[in-house]
Amino acid sequence: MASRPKATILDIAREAGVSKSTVSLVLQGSGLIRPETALKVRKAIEDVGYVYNRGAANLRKAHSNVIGMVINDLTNPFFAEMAVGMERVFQSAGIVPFIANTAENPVRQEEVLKSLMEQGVAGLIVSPARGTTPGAFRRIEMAGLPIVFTMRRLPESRIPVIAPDNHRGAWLATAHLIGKGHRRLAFFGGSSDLVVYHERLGGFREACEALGIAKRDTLVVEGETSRKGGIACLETALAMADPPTAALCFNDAVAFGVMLALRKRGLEPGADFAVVGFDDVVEAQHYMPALTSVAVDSAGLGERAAHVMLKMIQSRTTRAEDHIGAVNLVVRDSCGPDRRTGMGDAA
Amino acid sequence: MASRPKATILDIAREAGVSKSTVSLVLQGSGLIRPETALKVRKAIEDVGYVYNRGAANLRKAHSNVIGMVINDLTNPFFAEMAVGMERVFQSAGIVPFIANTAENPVRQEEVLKSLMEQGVAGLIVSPARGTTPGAFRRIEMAGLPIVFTMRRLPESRIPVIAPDNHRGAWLATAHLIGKGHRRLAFFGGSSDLVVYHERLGGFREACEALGIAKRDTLVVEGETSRKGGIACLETALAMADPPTAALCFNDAVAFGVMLALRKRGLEPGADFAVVGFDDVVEAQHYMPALTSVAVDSAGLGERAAHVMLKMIQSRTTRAEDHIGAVNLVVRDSCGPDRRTGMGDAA
DNA sequence: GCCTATAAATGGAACGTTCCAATAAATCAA
DNA sequence: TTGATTTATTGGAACGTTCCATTTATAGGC
Repeated sequence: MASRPKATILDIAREAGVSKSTVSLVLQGSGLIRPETALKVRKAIEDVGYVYNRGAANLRKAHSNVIGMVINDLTNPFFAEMAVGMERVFQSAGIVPFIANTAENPVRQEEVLKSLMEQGVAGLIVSPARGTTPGAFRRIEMAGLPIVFTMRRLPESRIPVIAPDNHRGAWLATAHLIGKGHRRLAFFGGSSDLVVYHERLGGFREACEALGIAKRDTLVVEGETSRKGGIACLETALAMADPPTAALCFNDAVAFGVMLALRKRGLEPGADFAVVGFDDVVEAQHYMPALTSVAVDSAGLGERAAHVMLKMIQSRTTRAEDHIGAVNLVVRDSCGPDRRTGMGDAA
Repeated sequence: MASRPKATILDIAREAGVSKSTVSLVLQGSGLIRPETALKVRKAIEDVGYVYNRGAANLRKAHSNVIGMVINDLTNPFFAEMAVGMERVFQSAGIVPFIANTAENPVRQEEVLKSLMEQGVAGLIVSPARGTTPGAFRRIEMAGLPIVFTMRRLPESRIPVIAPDNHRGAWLATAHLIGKGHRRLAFFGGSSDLVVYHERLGGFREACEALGIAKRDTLVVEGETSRKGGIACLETALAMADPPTAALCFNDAVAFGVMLALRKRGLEPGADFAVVGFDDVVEAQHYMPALTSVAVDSAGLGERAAHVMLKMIQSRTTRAEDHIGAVNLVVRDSCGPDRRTGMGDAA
């Protein structure tokens, strides 16, 4: 069990009675080697417990089979779903995604990106941490490494983005609320340093305007994009003079928080206050009441990102089109009509 | 933007007017270099957009700063929580964890492990996929690479394990149910190819026996360790002649499924049927009703695993003690007294 | 039998680092 | 001044692969 100096292709060559070049060819599955020789070599590989040194190999041929996926919040189930989609397509292409978490910390993100690059990844799929500085990806672009953003975009960057149609999603959700008769609407959670925030808030505002809700009947409360943030948002809103009767939440986590806080006050989500989420994570349909949410097809987005990355690698380019994924509102039980106006659609 | 051939330490050396050795020394933060020289070098590094090639470096010094974390189910929030704990301790040690998902697929696991090893990781923290063959880690052990298992252990392996006290956790939960007056108990979810399953089921059985529940009043339903599995388990159980009134679930996901299925049948979890989960993921406290569950301190387990790994790496050993983490039952609202016997504790 | 064409296997240089041994420059003791 | 010591810097070999240019073995054509 003493860890002997690990075997190299030379050891295998000696063991199998061939040259190192032959071993190398076998490892690459070259057809130039006589089958019996290949067999002999493979046996030797097995016998000595050889492990391929990709670092050494990359020194020559410079094309690794790993890509890095850098995400800002591993505990958000949304990203797990997306990762699963990605993995599906990468697996069939023989490439392995390594996932690294930045926990929404730009400094950590810097470290993680550095490490990934040093490791010689073939490409990077990144959901940038909040507060990422504009120059954070300059090194990567300079190195000509393929990179795509998912979900979030940076203010003035030309890196391709794979993201859902946030504007339209928010528009749909808001229109739904208004259709239910609500006249005092809130937008809960998120913060203005995120481009996504402006997209979703923009959709909310435009829908309000287009459907005749005055700006002063509209309330925007920033907050953490978590359950905790949602709780805080609701407290703030209900403390106001003329509180809203419905809210579009920045994401499902916020929506869950809002529902929790409603319950705590003895209010019934859906009946006493309408709430709609964003992302439609799997939990949404299992909540009580089931959460109406904007479905963004996370797995599909992941697949898309993977495909774009694959294409970039193959065509050795660093450019790609943005991809804005279709969204749709899935209506469940968390948005009843406004009780006061009583003028909503039939539930 | 054309990706010029990437810079090496020789380019930097030329740029800064020093030798490659000097550059190497600067990169390693050696104190042997005159500060002004070091500064000059660092400037050159910045100017040419250099990225360190760790593969080449490892060729000589063979100690990378990355460890691989291989998990069987990325979508289980439990692992995300654990990963966060790990990251905390690794970060301060300057090592970067890369996470790879096997989606409970032994073949995928094989690929992922292979890739990680080839990449030259310093160690591996693995939660093995279901159905992992006994020999799956032979290569890794042969290579003398530090490896620890988390959560799951393999039948006849001497690889150190970091896991919660499953037996005791199940015992506590079962005793709680019995204390509430339940006399017909079920164990839901999981499958017998998992060692953890036997540990938890063992705790359940022993508690039943010790506290006077006859084996024939006991029901065991295997099933997927997911919400879906939980739903199926409940259906099966309620279809029986003399159904149970309470269930210990293999994990929280199963418990959520059971609660869902109860609701769907018009039964109220807690009041009409008691359910307790295992793991105590964050969702547990937010469910309706809040789920009573066995807390395993996932983040703490992650930290522990990371510490053990660090120690193994430093002492260049491949041996370590198992660590069985303390558990405790957190009682919430999902287990009322048995209505029929009416002999439980006061709720 | 010889020459050529094809198939199979090989040696050596190169890839980007580290580190040892060696050199060059600066400082000190006498 | 000279030799010894310390401080900075450097060249070169080594790490484990790939791949090109060769060599060697095998087969085919006449």
